[in-house]
Amino acid sequence: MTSKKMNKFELILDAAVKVFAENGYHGSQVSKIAKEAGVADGTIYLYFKNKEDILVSLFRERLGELVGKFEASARESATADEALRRICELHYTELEQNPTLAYVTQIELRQSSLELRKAIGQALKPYIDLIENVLVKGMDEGTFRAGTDVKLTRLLIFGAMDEVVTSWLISGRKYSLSGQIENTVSFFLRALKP
Amino acid sequence: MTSKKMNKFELILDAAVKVFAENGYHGSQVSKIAKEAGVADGTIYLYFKNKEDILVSLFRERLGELVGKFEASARESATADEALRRICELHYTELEQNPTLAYVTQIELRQSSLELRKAIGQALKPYIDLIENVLVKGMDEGTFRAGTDVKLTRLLIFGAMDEVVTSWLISGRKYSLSGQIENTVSFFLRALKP
Amino acid sequence: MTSKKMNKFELILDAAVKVFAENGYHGSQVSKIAKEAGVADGTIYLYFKNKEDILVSLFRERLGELVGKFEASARESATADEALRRICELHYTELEQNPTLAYVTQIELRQSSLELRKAIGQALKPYIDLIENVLVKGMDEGTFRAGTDVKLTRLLIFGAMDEVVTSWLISGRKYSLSGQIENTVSFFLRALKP
Amino acid sequence: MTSKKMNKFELILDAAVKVFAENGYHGSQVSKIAKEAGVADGTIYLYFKNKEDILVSLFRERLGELVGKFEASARESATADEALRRICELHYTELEQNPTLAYVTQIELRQSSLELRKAIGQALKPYIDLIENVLVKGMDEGTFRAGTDVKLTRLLIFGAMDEVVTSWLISGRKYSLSGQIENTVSFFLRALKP
DNA sequence: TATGAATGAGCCTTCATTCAT
DNA sequence: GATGAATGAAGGCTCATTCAT
Repeated sequence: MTSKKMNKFELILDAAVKVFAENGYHGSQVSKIAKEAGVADGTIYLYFKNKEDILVSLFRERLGELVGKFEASARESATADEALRRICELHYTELEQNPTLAYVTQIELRQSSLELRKAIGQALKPYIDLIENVLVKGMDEGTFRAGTDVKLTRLLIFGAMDEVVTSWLISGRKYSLSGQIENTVSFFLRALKP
Repeated sequence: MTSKKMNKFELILDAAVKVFAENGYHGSQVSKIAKEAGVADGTIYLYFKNKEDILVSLFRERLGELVGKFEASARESATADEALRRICELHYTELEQNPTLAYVTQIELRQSSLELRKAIGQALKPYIDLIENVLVKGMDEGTFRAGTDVKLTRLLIFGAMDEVVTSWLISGRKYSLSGQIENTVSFFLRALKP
Repeated sequence: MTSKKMNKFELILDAAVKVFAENGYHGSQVSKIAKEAGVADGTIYLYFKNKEDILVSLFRERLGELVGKFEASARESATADEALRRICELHYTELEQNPTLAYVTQIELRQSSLELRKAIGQALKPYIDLIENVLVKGMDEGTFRAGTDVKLTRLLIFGAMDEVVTSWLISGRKYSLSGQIENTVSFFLRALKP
Repeated sequence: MTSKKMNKFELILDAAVKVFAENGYHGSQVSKIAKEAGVADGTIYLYFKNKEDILVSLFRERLGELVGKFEASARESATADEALRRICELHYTELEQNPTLAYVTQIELRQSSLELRKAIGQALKPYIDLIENVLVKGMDEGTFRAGTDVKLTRLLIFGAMDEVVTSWLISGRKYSLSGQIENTVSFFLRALKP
């Protein structure tokens, strides 16, 4: 069994994703997560400081992986255009293929204190930075217009994609999210052209 | 005094904005709102179904006013370009001048159940529709590229602005939000040009 | 019904004496006290800050009454001898007639944090002071030996009586406590004679 | 090193005295005692039945030593007067020189169930008996008044000294405890003289 | 309408104890 | 004997909501 070797930390995190997605953060009792993970309530507290810490860890771990993929993907891209396209592709397809995670990150993780929101912001920082790097690279290449306000633009791009994902989730995932890649990227590239 | 005539409903709503902004939704006890409003706890329940209903009403009422302004502003605009610029102007300046409301709508209102998120979506619908109308108008005028996916683009535009506002709030309002209007609008217009 | 007029504060305090005496402080759940008092759990917290506050209030209220009696009794005494006798009489008879209160004050109230021990000490202060005053009076009268260390002696007297009461309780109240008055007082008076 | 030979039982007991003194009984987790002793949590249960048993053992062992000293000291005394003086001397000086033990026996050990209180009473029995023997000896010698109620008097004497020690501890040990020996003993002897 | 005292369901967390290794 | 990860029962407290006045 891999479950034997799979450490409790990951086990609990997996259970938490499921329970949070089904019941929301405030609707998820710690005991419910413990039950789902097949451990005792107290065991949770051997691996997490408290309930909120489960949420933060969830974000850090799972989003950390994603950000890693983003970085790898961007690195492989020859041009800034290509990099931006890949970022959007990954953003949409990863969340589309992982609707439970999408649900937790887009809906549940937002239901938290300012304290936590800042922690989340911290975890997202590398992603936002990645977008910024692509913008700088594009300007260096001459692909993107010189004088672009990168601090602002990275927010516009991230916010735009983020809203598309949330809207897709709230609609009940009635349409294809990856189907929006082409138009989304075109929108960004036109806006960025010199 | 208008306070004599000002009905309890508005009185409680005003108190709620203040209390929610100071303590967050989950940190705001109904009794605290009642105290701030100068009414008894029970009185709240003569005007609102439950605690969540205060939040929903708050959103509907206060955002309703805002959306009214948006519509009026858009109607006065001769061109779609102009209309889009005014929307962004209003979006940023209104929230910049009303940081308490901004805080509640951008941060606190998001800390809520899917149920409520849908209600909020409902309240925002007219605003999203307004953006859509401007896009259609622009295509009709020939100012915006034909074949623009309006359903997607309205989300990109709203999401982009929304993220900029949230980021500004979380940063502690250290810079001017209205100072971002020019670059934000340029970004959108370039993206939309034929 | 007096229970209609009897305020909840006293009602809860009475219930607490009973429950504490039966189960000890740590064995007494707040819910058990509430049930005994015939109120809801939450009601307790309208009258007391927390569980420990019930104990402190209990001490302050009930012991306050006792100390009042002691003071009245001492005031009526013509001589210091007489006053000391009355103090011992009251001390033993009041607790003998009120074994539940005796149990709580001698056994349960001691099972508490240093914090609480200090609060209890504060509540007992007037009683200790009263003994001190009697000692001073006796020295003035010439009944008690001059140069008696009142700070020490008041402790010796209080501690001696306190131990007798506790021992009587732990023994299961198998003998008469008031039957010890004569010998106890004689012991003190002999020790105090010039 | 004696620590090599010093068995775990004593090791844990020493750790317990320290931890109890610092945190109180209810504030002392078994794991904290284990850590202080440098053993695993589970090891505790190889030497003690449960948490309360640590407290009882502590009392029995450490107080047993003390009582041994008391007995030796009393045996060496020629007269009952002398014996009583030595008992008081030892009582005050031992606890004064060992404030940690004093704290545990006077304050923490009292924070316990009736069950435990009885066990403590049992451990103190030899000490109380010792006082009783001295009283009997004094009566035989003719030093103490005939007809003294020894069962009562031993309690008065023990309770008086006990209160002095507790009061000294609660005051923060601001004055000398051994400085109270002379007056305490005089008080007892006067009370006991024929 | 308005009040606010009373309700009581609900839940996170602690920690003494066990047991497979 | 020794370990320490795992257990899971237990309980103090909060607060949205009700209802007699």
